[in-house]
Amino acid sequence: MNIYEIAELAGVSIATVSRVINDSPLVSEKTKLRVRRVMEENDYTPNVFARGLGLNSMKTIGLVCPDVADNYMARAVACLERDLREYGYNCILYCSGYAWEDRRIAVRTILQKRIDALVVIGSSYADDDPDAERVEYIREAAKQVPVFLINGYIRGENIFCALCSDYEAAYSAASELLRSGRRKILFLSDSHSYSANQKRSGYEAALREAGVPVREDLVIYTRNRIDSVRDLLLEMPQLDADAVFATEDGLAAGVLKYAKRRGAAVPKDLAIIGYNNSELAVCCDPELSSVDSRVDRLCKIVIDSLKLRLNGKPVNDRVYVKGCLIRRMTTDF
Amino acid sequence: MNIYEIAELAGVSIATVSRVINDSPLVSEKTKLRVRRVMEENDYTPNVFARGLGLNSMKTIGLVCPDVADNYMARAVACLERDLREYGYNCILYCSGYAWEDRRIAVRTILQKRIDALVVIGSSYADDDPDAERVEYIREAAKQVPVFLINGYIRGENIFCALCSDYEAAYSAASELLRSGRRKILFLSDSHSYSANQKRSGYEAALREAGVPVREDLVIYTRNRIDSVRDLLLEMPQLDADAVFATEDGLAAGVLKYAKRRGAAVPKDLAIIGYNNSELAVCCDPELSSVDSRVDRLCKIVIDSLKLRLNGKPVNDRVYVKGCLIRRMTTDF
DNA sequence: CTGAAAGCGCTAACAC
DNA sequence: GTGTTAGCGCTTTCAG
Repeated sequence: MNIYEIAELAGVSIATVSRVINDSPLVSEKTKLRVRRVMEENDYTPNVFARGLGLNSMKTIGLVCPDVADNYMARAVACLERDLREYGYNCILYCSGYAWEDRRIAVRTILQKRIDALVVIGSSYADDDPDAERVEYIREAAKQVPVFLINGYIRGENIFCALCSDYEAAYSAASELLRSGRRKILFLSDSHSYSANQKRSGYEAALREAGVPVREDLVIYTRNRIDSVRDLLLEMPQLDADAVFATEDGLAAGVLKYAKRRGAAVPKDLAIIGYNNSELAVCCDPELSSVDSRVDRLCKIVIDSLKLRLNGKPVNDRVYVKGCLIRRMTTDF
Repeated sequence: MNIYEIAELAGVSIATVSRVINDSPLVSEKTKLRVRRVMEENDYTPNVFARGLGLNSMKTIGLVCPDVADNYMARAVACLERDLREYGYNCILYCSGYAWEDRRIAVRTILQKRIDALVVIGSSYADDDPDAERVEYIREAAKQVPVFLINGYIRGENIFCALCSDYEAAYSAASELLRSGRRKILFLSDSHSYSANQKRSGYEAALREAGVPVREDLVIYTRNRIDSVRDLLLEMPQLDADAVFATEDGLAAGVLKYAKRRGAAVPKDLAIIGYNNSELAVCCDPELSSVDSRVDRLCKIVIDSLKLRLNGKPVNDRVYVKGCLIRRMTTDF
């Protein structure tokens, strides 16, 4: 069933049917109704390919993230997909993995689908330096479609970023620990992404400001798996820390397991703050204090910017959202 | 940059360029190379819309699930997307939510995108009765494209199902609890989906077989949120149970919180088994015994079937995979 | 308000 | 091997 048959049945030309499909005001209500009835009776759906060819858009947005199985990204994808759909767009999802080259391939590949915009989720696509050469592929992409980053900052024409102020959040988290008298705060992370680096800087700034030395042996990078973290810490000859700031809840959960094995009381002997305020945080026992990184808020901002941008309106190229420390039992001073 | 310009620059006809794009063997290696070079130099990408129009396929698969933020579905989506991409297909994602009508809309809407196949994730799309009238919308969809269900069973032409034998898994989980001497096993669930009902049947069968009465007051349905579960149980005048079989890890985690509040020892006073073997299970303290529902395996099966089906080969319309109880601390008898 | 007709960029049957 | 040409189903001028 195509537009010709509908035109035939409705006794009008295909141009009119097309106008009805696109709800053009140039058609009389009467014929509109008639055509619509015919369309429904035959439950006709315009061919999106032909439509895409004509309009050069299939009303789809590309969503790229390293891994949807990760709770943070899953939440972002869920939120973006819902809102975009309400706005009339469908989403093509591409999980690139974390490897550098794969991310580049991801962006290049998804662009071939002629998406109307690209949303890139997760700071691992960005670089510490917003002008870095290695994120040129994002700027390339932005030459074709507007690009939106969730929690990353890349400077460039047609690139729009919504990010959580991880630096400040980490700064206050560390400060909180310092205020409670902790002096040996372990920084635990699983990546060197833009965001992770921001957190580290915030952490170090807090220490420095408090006149506490930043110790190399209190900075650890490891895989974000609960048992890996636990085992890694257990294997260390001695971990000389009285608090931990972890850049992911999973890492913090691992620390909790470690503390339990060691017989260390939490938070008395070891205070812990995680990041993302995920379901893991409330699953932990004792429940984990965690920084809420406001994914939903970031997504809303991106959606709003995207709507504006797609209507040719100007948009801020960067919006910051304050992260927010959720106090639970692991910092129950 | 389109096929005409490339043809022009390469000094061949558009037919030849098209053949090169599709790697037809009817082109001499020499011209192939020449054309390819021109394409690269101008980094030309064939217009997928035009291609779709001609071939009536854009090489995309529709992925529908209630909510990607749920770990089970996120894992499924991640797995499916990766493998499908390797096979040359991209994915359109649609998160329908759990409402009945919304699921129907989801399927109808995504079909309009002229996907090559539809994968439906989660048993909430199915019904206890594989021939039920209410899942007619799936059969309707199957008239247009092959439909694959992850963990649901609907009978119908062009519908293919991969499912975890939740009945058996629940049966053995409950049996395990009975074997350890428990007689008052709480069944805790968050839904009446096909899969949840299977679990309940398995649970009841185990009790019946052991001559243990199935008590109405030991079957509870509630929201899958850790604190909701905890609070619900705490508010009950008295919960007369010595074990819990939960259909989701999140529910089981809530029970754990409840036990802790009540001062009940786990597993001594209360043994617990969760479901899905998610990250939550190892995050719990004590770590949660949980049934592994084999999402990855189910996805692999669907992928394999899909490949066969898309090549016109025959495929089993239903494949079962054994769920598998992972014993951890909450059943450490 | 409506219709005729020229694309949109590609595929594939057919001719050479 | 390669080129010509007729679609694929829609949008959009341009006429009326």
